[in-house]
Amino acid sequence: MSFDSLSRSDNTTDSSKRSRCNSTSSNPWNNGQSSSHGSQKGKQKKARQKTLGVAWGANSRSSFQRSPFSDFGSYMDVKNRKLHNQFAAEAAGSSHGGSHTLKPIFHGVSIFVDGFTVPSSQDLRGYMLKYGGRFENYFSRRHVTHIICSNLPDSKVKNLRSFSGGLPVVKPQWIIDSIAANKLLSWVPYELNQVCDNQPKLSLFFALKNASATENASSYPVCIVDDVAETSLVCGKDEKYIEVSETIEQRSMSNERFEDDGRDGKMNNASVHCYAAPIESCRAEPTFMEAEQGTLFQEEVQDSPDEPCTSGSNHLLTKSNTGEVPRSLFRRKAPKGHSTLGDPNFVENYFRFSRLHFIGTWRQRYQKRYPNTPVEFKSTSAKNTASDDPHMTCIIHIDMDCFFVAVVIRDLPKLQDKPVAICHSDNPKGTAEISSANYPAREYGVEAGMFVKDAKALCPRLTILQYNFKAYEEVADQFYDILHKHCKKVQAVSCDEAFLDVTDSIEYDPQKFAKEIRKEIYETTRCTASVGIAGNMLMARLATRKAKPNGQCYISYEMVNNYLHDLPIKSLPGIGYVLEDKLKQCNISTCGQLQMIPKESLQKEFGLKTGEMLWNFSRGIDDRVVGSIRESKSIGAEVNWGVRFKDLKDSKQFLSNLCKEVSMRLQGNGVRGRKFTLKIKKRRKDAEEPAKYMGCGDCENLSHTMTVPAATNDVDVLHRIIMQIFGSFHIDAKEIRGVGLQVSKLENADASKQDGRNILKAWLSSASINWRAGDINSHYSEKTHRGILDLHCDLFLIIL
DNA sequence: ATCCTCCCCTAC
DNA sequence: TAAGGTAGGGGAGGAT
Ligand SMILES: Nc1ccn([C@H]2C[C@H](O)[C@@H](COP(=O)(O)OP(=O)(O)OP(=O)(O)O)O2)c(=O)n1
Ligand SMILES: [Mg+2]
Ligand SMILES: [Mg+2]
Repeated sequence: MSFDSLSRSDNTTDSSKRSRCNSTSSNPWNNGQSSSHGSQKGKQKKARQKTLGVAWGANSRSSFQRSPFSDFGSYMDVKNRKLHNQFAAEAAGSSHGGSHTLKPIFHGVSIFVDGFTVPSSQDLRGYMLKYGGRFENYFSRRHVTHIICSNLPDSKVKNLRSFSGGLPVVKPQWIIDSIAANKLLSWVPYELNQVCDNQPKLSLFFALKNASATENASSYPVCIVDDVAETSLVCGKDEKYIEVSETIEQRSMSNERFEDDGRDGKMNNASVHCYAAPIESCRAEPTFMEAEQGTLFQEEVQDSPDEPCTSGSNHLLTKSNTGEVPRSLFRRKAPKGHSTLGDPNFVENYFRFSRLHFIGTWRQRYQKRYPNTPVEFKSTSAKNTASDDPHMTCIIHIDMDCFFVAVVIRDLPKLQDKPVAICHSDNPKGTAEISSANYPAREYGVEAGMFVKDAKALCPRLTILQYNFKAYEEVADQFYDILHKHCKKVQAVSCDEAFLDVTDSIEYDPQKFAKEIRKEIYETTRCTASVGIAGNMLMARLATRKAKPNGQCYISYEMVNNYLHDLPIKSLPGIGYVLEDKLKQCNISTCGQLQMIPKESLQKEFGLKTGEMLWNFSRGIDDRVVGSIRESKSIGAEVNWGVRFKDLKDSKQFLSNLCKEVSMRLQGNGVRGRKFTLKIKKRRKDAEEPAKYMGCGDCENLSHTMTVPAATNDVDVLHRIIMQIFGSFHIDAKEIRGVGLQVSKLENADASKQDGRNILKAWLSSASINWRAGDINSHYSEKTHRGILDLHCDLFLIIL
């Protein structure tokens, strides 16, 4: 993501020098790469991508490496250090001729280490030699007796099996355990295909942590079961409800709006507390503080960060935890700049204030409020009876109007008709971003994403208000409570936006239905919502745009073409700045023009799926079905603001914090992952100072991935893996402007606890030879096996 | 053909 | 000063 190229205003961007946009001034996007927007886009595009592809192809080879020497000296937790010291002492002892005290337990054993192992290949070598075994640097069936391996990418596992020719592939714990027992243990329980559950027991993470305990790498937050905040539906009975109908685009589209007049401007007190969301077990997702509500920016907000509830690992426990060190104090102590350099708690603090983090993580919180949404209706489309006929389908899209502003402005009637925006800063020269602008402000051209200085330039009288994440959360909860109350098929899009499939209640007039829902939302939240109604999700969404603000709009089947003909292509969901620009260069700017292009041409130019999407959407065709949110495929965290490191140590420290964050999110969601991606934003050579204060500026986006065969959500393992990947970047820490960490190939943690062995066994046997398939379970009862595995878990933790 | 990695693009 | 996150879809190109 190259944020700087996103700037819609006309002031210079970080990359404006490198890439000049030859198209209209409205689209300065250049995707942060070299000038790809030249007039001969076709060839140039291909050339560019090819170049990048080759470059990355080369780099990507490092995504899995032979286990390097463990050079992570800086990362060593207490237990780790203890073990290392222990071995170091032994080694010292042996070199002084005490070797006779060590039993040659590995006599006759010759290992070959394949891939990234814990402990490292070098350490294993040391252990083997010390205890009478052999260590082979190269695989040879004649010499090697055991292959040692803890993590291998999928493809490698298959490979390994084919060339191992029946040699045991064993986890390194076998060696550690044997040393601990001072005798050669059977390797059978340590076979790679049995050791699926090499994670620390979940219970380890639930050990109660004192709220005042200082944070350290080996203590984990507790998941407190908090009482659920009731989302009381407060109805403002005195609110008036007026509806005005108007005709849009001929008869079959109607647009209705509400208007509300006087409301008592009851000020919420600006008390600071955690927003409480339903919590069932472990919530790792961040919480948000309530910013000074109802105050203009000028009044100091600096003290609010004292409030205790944060996303950090040390705050999950309690809502009354009074942070020992008031954050505001902290901040005044580090006035040097708001970067990773000044603040050891940067990640945590940053996320607390990030609006994008709030909307980005909202979905996870929603999923906890509405778990397992009616399981069925995802696939009902197949057996739908009435809704088989696309003409009959009726979709409602509903979206709150200028959500962030509307919520905060509820209690400020005087500002109702004045231009207002939500932003962290009111500095007329500042580069803080506008989060949301109300409709009066939009008249001046103020938009979300704009720098506040540009907004102020467009509208000097613009009033800036602070975020109130807690209130956003509450209103979103009320919003969805209402939707779910009235409709079974709800698909959440974001905290202020959803699709409803009302096909099955078609006997009920959708317009009336929408009106009632909007009314209830308004009476409950004192915020307005707009609704679009149409035969599919695409058209419903487009209808909502038409309906805003505070209105509703129905686009009948017959009206679709009429409506689309002159619609700018940018209005289609899925067409952003890049696609708009590319199409513009083909002289296509409306859906009508887009319809002229044959599907094959579009697919050739933009790819199979994208081409088809363009073709379909330009005609108002959309096959998607309203469905519940599926369980997420990936979980990650990234920070691309304020990231400045002076040396490698800084960057590793930061990375470590990010690992904690991601590990917590995985655990909070009850999943483990097998695929780990580290993303780094590297300042581009010759890049200027970022246009945005503390921004990442013009960067190269780098990413490397490692896939391992056993899923994990443990912070230590994650850290180890991430450090491994980080090493493969060979990057100067001073050049880093952003860091992101993503985990995918997720598995349910509970399931893998109970059935993981079977799952992995199935996976392995499906992918490989069945050697020894017979004895896997015959030797060990379920309980014994469990015990052994648990032992492994503990050892694994310690070894790390 | 199908998978995988490394991106880019999009939406909120 | 300021808090440019998150997740899914998908394309290019290489490996198998
Ligand atoms: N670039 C953006 C886009 C959105 N948001 C936040 C603030 C918005 O209030 C909220 C909902 O996004 P919408 O696109 O629904 O925008 P609004 O609700 O503000 O306005 P509209 O009336 O157009 O829906 O997400 C943000 O912080 N930054
Ligand atoms: Mg909205
Ligand atoms: Mg929205």
